[in-house]
Amino acid sequence: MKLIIVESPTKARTLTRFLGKEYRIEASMGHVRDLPKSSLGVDVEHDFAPSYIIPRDKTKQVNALKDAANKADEVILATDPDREGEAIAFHIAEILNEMNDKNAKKKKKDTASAQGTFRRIAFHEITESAINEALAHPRTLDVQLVNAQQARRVLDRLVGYTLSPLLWKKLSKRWLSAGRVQSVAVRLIVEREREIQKFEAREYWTIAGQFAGDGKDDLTAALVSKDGEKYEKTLVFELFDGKYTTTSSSIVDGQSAKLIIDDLRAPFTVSAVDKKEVKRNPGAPYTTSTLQQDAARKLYFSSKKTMQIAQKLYEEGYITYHRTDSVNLSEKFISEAREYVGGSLGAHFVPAESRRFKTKSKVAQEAHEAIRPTVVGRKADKIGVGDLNRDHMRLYELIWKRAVASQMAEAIFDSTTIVILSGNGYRFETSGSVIKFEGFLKIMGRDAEEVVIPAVSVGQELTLREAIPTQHTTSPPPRYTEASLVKTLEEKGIGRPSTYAPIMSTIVDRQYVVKEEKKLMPTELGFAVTDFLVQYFPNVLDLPFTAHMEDDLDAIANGEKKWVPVIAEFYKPFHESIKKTYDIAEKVKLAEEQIDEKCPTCGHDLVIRTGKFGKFVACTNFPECTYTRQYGEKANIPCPKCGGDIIVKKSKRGKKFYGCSNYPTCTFAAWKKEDIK
DNA sequence: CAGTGAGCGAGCTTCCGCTTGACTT
Repeated sequence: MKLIIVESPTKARTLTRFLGKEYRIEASMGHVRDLPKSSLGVDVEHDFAPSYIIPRDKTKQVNALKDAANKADEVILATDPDREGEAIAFHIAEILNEMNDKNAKKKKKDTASAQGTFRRIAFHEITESAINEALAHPRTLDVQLVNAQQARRVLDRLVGYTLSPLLWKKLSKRWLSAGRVQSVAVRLIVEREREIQKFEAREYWTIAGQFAGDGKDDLTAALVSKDGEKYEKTLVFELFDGKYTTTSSSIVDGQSAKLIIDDLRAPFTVSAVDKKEVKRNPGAPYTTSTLQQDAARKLYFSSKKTMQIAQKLYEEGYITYHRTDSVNLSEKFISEAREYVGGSLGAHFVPAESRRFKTKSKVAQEAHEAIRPTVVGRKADKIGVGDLNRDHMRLYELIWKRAVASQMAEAIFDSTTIVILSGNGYRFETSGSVIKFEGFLKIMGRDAEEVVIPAVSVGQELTLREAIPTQHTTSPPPRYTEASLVKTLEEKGIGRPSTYAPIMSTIVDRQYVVKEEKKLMPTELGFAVTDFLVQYFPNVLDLPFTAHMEDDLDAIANGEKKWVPVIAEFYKPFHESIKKTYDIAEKVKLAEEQIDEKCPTCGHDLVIRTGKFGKFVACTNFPECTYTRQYGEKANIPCPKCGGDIIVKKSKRGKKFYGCSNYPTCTFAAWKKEDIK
């Protein structure tokens, strides 16, 4: 029997279907060894030697792997074909080698039978042919790639486990955290909020002309210029994460708009009618990031919800793997999609050449395919069975449409732009577009209404019925949402598909950020921690930090650099900064929210402070007075036990509940308002 | 369901990335 080890049990099941009885497939369930949680686990004095342990929750799975390996004649490591996958394979090999050494000792054999005989295979799609091809061409473990992963792991540990304690000390809160990914995520939100705070909204005006031709059709056109000078102004702002552009105009107030309107002189002549064909191509099939963005935009799902639903769809065999940064589609799917589209809609909906998409992201690791339906012909209405509900169906529908549409013909529009000139040099423009061929929009649906404009001809004279001024104000850059933050993180190469959703939970749990109406806003704590870290560790908090790290990891993977010097080069100055910061940095005091109330025990002022579990009411006379009280929205109901206020609270798992403000003196609590009696 | 901050200085917290159940109400 030959043992094949993959990462996910779903993949194992699929492989079992393809392969004969001589193969047994087991899943590792991701990484099987890691640095210990309770200590640094990196020997900074001795070449950053990491000490790995098998985490408690992985022992069961590791024992299953050991057991299977003992019974196998051969072990084939078939984890994902990327940096993390190579490392998983390496650690499994180490664990099994140790086992074999022990077995050999026990049996007093001088050779360990399966020692070092692990074969490594990698495949990018789970098809019978791809797997057979991979099995026919096994390789050995890529130690350089493993070292690149080790460098990544060690760097993240060093950064996270030395910055966090510094925060505990300097901000007097022993539950804070910092890291290469989360701290930059918070910084993005903080920098954006500052941009919004300092943004000065300005008034500007636009003018629309309503024209009548000889027919009864009215034509509305926007005033764009006078004697070639444009009114519209594009404002460009340099933000932390790139450029932001917004619109304004040189018409700054109502008075100016009125002067322009009074100055408009007939005749108003159609000076140009430009018709052209505009083509639109379908977008690439989903990656984790784009799926989260679209599910947020169209279905109002959080990143977490999207991933939970996708996980289920994946486990039930409806979609391919949902944690991916690849936009590749298997050849099989492409040809099936073309056949499906041709058969159901007609040959003209199939492009002459099949579409291939390129992954933009430089850091993409391409271990998986894009997210797509496993069966082209299975539309969303065919999956609503068993545990699957409407949300599963809606997400599946998004995935199905996007993947199938990606292999369809382009949509063609007839676009028309009409130019109208006044007798004294004012230029109005309007444009419309009419769909000529739906192409992929047949499946995706149209996101914008067609704008049909009346037929007019060059030289035709129009009457200006009315000129309508409209007031606007310039808009600040928008706050981040989960979706737009994921988008930016992905663009900057920060974080991975498996971590986008957890990042959101972390920065909210740490109370660096609050989510209001889908918008992410920094808390006082978020501002304070970010300012502190930016002041003392500007390079770690900078966007290019991860990009530089990735370059180094690539160099390690292809043998140009060794991992220890790469880490040493970072760690030396970093460690110096840490030491220096312990010495020189002042303690950071957070602004406290005042409430107009005296302490019932000592009479000093009460304030609102932030603790591990959120805001709480505390006495300014601390530590002499240790009075605390729950902070929370009052439910306006007296406590049935003690008559105190009932307050809306959140449990550790984030669920709302009602508790007595006199806790712990009074322990009354209830889940529902109706239960308070 | 359920605690919070200081400083003493025992015994903990904290990172990112790969995977699912195992938990609770």
